[in-house]
Amino acid sequence: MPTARERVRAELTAEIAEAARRQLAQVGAAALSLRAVAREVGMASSAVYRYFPSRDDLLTRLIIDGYDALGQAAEDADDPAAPPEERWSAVCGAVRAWARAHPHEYALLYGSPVPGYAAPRDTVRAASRVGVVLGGILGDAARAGRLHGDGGRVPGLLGDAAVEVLGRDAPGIDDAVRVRALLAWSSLFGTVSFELFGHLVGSVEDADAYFARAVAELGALIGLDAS
Amino acid sequence: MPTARERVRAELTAEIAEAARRQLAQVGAAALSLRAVAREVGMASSAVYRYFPSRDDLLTRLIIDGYDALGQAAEDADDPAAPPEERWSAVCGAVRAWARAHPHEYALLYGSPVPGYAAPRDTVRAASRVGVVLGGILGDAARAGRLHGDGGRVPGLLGDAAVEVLGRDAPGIDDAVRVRALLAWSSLFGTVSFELFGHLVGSVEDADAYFARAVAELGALIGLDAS
DNA sequence: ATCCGACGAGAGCGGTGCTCTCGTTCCGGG
DNA sequence: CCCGGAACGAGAGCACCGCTCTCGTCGGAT
Repeated sequence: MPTARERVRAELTAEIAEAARRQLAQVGAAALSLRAVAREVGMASSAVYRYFPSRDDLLTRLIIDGYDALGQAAEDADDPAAPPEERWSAVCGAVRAWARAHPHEYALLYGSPVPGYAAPRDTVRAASRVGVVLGGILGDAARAGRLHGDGGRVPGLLGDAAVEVLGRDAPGIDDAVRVRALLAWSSLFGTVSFELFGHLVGSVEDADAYFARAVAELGALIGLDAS
Repeated sequence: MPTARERVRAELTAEIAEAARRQLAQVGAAALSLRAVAREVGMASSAVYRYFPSRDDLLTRLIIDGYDALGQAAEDADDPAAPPEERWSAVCGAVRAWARAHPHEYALLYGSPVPGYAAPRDTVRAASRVGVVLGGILGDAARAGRLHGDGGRVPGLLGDAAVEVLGRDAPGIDDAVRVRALLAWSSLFGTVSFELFGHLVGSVEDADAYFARAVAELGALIGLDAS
């Protein structure tokens, strides 16, 4: 039973965040100005501080929302009925498409950390959503016996988060597979970042074809050969 | 024959750049203040504009210097007499070590682009230095017949820059190898960025061991099996 | 009805990038 | 030699920024 005051406060908070997201999409995180956001919503700049204690907190909200939107895109692109290698490439394609559609948000998520190397703990849960999708694909593939690659214990290399996200309840997934999955994940974001940040300008002519090949190679790296 | 005026100008320009680099290493690119740099070198802020037309130009200088330093580190780590897979892992390790030693500079190079998506053309030549090292390793490996992987034409996928940098004068290197090399390069920087930007916190316990495995997997991806 | 807390607005502080002006200083050509 | 123009450094100033403080106001719970 939220009181009327709490409800209007939540609405205003969301409105501020949405205006900030619009400005982020236009000018980027570095140029995001709290005063400009306040102007857009028709408030005094000082009034915004009633809802977000600082500019960094506003950015944190945008980061969490961004992770959620990207995770949602990945989940929507994943069809559990499809073969594993198709699910892998579909999720990769969705991540790349989302990044290209929201370059500034992607840069905020995976580019240089803005607020002085202090990633709030709230963000990590939202950030792992894409990893959960990937873990589900790996788990299903392992259960279906379509995951290549030999096992091998790698004690002390991975942390609890990786085990939990990447195939927690998946028999047939061992540490070696998790390491390769983590590597494929990093590589996917390295490839998307390189394309988005302009490091492939001049080197890659057909970005779509290059990305398709990259996804295929990375899929093979995990063990998802196109059988 | 540089005149005395030109010489003192070059010295002052270098001094400003060095002070900026010091500040960059401390507070990061986002918080790099031209006025603070001016204070450090004992000048009025307006005087700095005689040497750098804008803050972005100062950052561009730092970017080029950073690419050069990273390229130098990669070149120093490459021993042409060593086996290809050792050269590959040595260069990867040097890149990671440089990134960990200069996190803010690395973020400036490979993080979110700061000056509104406009990468000056001067930076691309400096940026390709690491790629040249990698291309040399691949070329030598191909000439020695130690490069696995089948060929395959991939017309229209790669651009001239990739062909030039990645094994221009190397017989035995075809487009398929170049694509895999480009992918391995992107993946290497994705891995380093994930580690540096905190995306592996909680997922990877032993960062050194994880990176070693990643390098080995990526080496195999290129075709540099540890024979 | 009253009181207290949430709220919005405004002024203000120190900082920023950048521009303009003004006096000085140095270097090269007559 | 000297003198004019170009390079230079400093200062003031503009618009904007994040953030804080204060001060009326208004609404909801007691």
